[in-house]
Amino acid sequence: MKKRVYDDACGTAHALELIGDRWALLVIRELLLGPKRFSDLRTGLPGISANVLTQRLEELEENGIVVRRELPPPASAKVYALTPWGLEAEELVKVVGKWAARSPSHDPSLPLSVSSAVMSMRTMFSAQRAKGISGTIGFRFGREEFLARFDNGKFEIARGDIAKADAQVEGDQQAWAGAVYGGVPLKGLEKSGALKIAGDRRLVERVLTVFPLPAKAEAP
Amino acid sequence: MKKRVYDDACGTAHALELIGDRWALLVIRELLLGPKRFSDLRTGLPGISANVLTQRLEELEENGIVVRRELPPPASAKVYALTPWGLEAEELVKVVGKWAARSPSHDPSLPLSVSSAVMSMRTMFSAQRAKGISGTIGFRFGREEFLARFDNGKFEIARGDIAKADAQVEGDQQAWAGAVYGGVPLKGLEKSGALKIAGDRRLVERVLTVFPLPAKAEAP
DNA sequence: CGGCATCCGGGAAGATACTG
DNA sequence: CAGTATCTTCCCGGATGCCG
Repeated sequence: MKKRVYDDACGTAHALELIGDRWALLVIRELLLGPKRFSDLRTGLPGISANVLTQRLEELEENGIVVRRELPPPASAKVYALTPWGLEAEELVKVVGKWAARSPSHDPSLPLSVSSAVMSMRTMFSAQRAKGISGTIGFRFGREEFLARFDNGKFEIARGDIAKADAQVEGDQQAWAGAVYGGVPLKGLEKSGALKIAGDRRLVERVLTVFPLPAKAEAP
Repeated sequence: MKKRVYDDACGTAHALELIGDRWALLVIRELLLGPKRFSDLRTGLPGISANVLTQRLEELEENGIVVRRELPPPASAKVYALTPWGLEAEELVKVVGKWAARSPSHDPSLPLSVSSAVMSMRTMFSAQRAKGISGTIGFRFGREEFLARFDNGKFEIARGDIAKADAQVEGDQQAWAGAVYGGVPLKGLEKSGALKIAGDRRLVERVLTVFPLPAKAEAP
C-alpha cells in the first residue's frame, strides 16, 4: 500500500524520495540539455530497461520535475522535458558529479553519453584557466550539435548551430573526453578517425586545458 | 555475481554507485557533524533497520567515505566517522536539500533528527540577512550540544560547549525548526515546554530571520 | 546493550518478448 | 518508435538470535 518513504522532514531525505530511485538522476542528466524522446533517453542510458524508464518518467512527472509534451504535427512525436524547477537540478547534478570525480574507484574508461560529455564540461570548467581564451567551438557528437562560447573566463555550451563557430569538432564524445580529461593528443584521435577538427585548431588546443579534473581523494 | 552498476563514466553515475543506495546519503548526513555510534545513527534515522545500516556502513567504508574507529579504553566503543573526502559531501547534501526544499510536496511536519535540524541551518543560512548580527548561541537538542557563532554575515555551527554562549536554546529540535522555518512564536514554544531560552533573548529572536526558506516551485 | 549474522516476505529492478 | 507484459533476480525491510 504505502510506498517506501523516509518519514523525515529533512530536505535531503525529501530529495531522495523525489529523485532517489535508481536511474532517476541520470534521466534528469540526460534532459538537462533539452527535451528528448523516449528512445534517445534509452541510448543515453545504456542498461536501463524500457519499463524502468517508463516508470521513472511517470514518477518524475508526478513530482513536477518532468513534463511530457506532444510535438505539433507533422512531427507528432512525444518528448520529455524538464520543468523550470527540474532544470534547477543542474546545480545538483554538477556538485554530485564533481564530488564523485575525486573517487579513487572512478573508472573514466566506461561508456560516456553525449549529454554526460557536455555536462562534464559545464561541471569541470575553470574560469581561472580560461582567462584570455575567447571564441566559439561547435561540437557534433553523433547527430547532436552543441555550440560552446568562450569569453575570457566565461563559458556557455548548449544545443546550437555549429556552422558559424570559429572551430568545429566532430566525432566521438568519448574521444573528446579522452583529449580533455585524459591528455590524449588530438593528432592521434584525428588519425584514428575518432575526431575531426576544422577551423581554428589552436583555439581547440587551448580549450583542452580549461577543464581540470579534481585531485583524487586518498585512502585514509 | 556482479553488482548492479550503471556502466557509465559520468561522475554523476559514479556517485550513484557510491552513495545511491537507499539511506546512504542520510547516513552521511548524520555523520557530517561528527562521529557517531551505531545506535546514535539509528535514532537519527528512524525507520532504518539494523542490517541495512550495517550494510550501508560497510559499503561506505569500502568506498573510502566512512571509517570505523575504536575509541581508546575505557570507552572502547566503536564509532563511525567520515573521511576527509566523505566530509566534502557536505556541499552535496546541502545543494540537494536546498533544491528539494522547493518541492511542492515537501512536508515539514515530519520528524526531524538533530543532525538534520543543525544541517538545515547550515544549508539555509543567508549571509545577506545576517548582516549586523553578531554573537554566539548554544543549542542543546536532546543530549547533543552545538555552538553557533554569528559574526556580521558569517555563520558557523558545530559541536561545542554551550555554557559560555551569549544565549542558550534547549529543548526539541523540531520546535526550533518550527520557529525558524514555520514562524511559530517562541513564546508559545516556551510555554508548552518545547524550548527553553536563556541569556540574550533578543539575539535569538533576530537569528530566527536569517534562515529563509526558498520559494516553492509551482506546478507547470 | 552494541554490533552484527541469518532467514523470510514483498516489491523494485533487470531482461526479454510482444503490441499498437 | 514508444511503450506494455511477463518472468526472474535481488534488494530492502522486519524479526529473530548470537556473541562479545
